[in-house]
Amino acid sequence: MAKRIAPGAEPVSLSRERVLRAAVALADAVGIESLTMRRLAEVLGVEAMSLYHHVANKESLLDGVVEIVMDEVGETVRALDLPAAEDDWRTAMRMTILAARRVLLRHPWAPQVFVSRTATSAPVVRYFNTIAGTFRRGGFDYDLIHRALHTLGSRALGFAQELFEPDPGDGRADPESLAGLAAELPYLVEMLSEIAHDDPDSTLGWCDSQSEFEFGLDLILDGLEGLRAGR
Amino acid sequence: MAKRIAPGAEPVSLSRERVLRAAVALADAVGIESLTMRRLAEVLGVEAMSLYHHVANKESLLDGVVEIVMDEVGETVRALDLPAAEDDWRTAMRMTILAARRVLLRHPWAPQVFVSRTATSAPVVRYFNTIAGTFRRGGFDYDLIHRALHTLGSRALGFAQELFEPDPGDGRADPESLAGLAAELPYLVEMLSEIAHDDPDSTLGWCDSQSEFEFGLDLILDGLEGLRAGR
DNA sequence: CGTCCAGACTTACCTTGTACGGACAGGTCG
DNA sequence: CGACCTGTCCGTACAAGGTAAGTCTGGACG
Repeated sequence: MAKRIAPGAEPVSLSRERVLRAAVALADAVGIESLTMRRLAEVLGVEAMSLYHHVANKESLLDGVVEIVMDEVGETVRALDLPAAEDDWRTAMRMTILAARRVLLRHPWAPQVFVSRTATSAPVVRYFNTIAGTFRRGGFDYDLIHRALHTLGSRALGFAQELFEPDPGDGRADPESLAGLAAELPYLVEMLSEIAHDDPDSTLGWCDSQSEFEFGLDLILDGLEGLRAGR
Repeated sequence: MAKRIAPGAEPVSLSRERVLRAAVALADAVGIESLTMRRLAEVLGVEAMSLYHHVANKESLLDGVVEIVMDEVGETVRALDLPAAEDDWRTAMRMTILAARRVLLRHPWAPQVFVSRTATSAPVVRYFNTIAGTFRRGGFDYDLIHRALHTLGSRALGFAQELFEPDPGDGRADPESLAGLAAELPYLVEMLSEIAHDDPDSTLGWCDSQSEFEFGLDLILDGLEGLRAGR
């Protein structure tokens, strides 16, 4: 709004950024569910209400947190040495998305926050523009790009929602009903026993999410390339 | 629903179910964020603390809500007239997943709750067993089934996470920075000008329209079939 | 030097989850 | 029949968290 003092920095946005960065750091440290206005203020050596001069409310603080993370993604992607999409869109896309994933792995709470937000902030939009551009320069028409973005969904940002996590070895599930259930679940039981035995060095855990992620990503990218090339 | 008079009936589990069903109904009516213990108790004509005799706490209430929804999914799927997976796994899978989606469309808050939970309750596991069985009888080995489940992710349950809503019509973003941004976003701008979409009532959550969902689902199923058949 | 105001502080309110203890009803046992 | 459980419910209360409202203050600007 108003031009501040000499050098081009406005304390408002500067301070907003400090707040947001502190929020990211705090979430990294104590988990997103412990990211509270009071605690964040404390970290900043300030009272809770002071934060409201820089963010409208907690919702928009979380929006801002997304922005910070996505800025980090943007920087990381920009630092990549990508092949020209015109030559090899698939590799460019793959590297971009896996780079995004690397950033998100540093902020394990991020997916949860991302899916809870509907706001489309500038860094998010910029990222998707990059993705769309890679498709475009790779020879996709916009209709297919649109569908491709939908198909990728959260995978475009480097994460896939795990809905079914078998809680390995928490020993907490009551064995009785579980045993009763097992008879009902022949396929899952068999799958688990086979995955456990079969070539254990093809995956790191019984569920290596990185390789699973890449598998799904590659399957989708292959499918899209097939459609682009006209089947 | 059947009224038990004999000593065999446990009022606990009966009442637990009533609580959970009321919770689902309340979430349907007022939205998940307004599903509060007090309000739920009020609906049931009871005090908030009474609910704690049937659910341990709010977390496990939400777990229970997931169970109810998944039971509904299970029933819906069971009512389908599916082709034998041995003959046509793809159609069987497609119909199953789209049936699950139909249920979720009746509970638009469900995806949000699903992704917030890690607990794997019986109805969820049962559903995934059904999915796995369809793959298995369709000729997949378990390693591929495992990967397939990961690739489908939330899509197996009938929803896709949409992180980026290209509809700028919400009027929320300040037009100044957005206009400045547009120059930065040539691909998205061009895509939006070419694509007109949104038919609001096939939308689950953000931008997950029916046709987009089916596109992504089919792309994945086709890819999986290719892998099953050995490329 | 006085005015103004961004930005921090103080207080306080309201909502929400839930711990605690007592009330009460129905069934069991002596 | 009365004492005694025991499972269910209520009333009260508290802590945590978001945030509304008003106050105070130091520095920039006229």
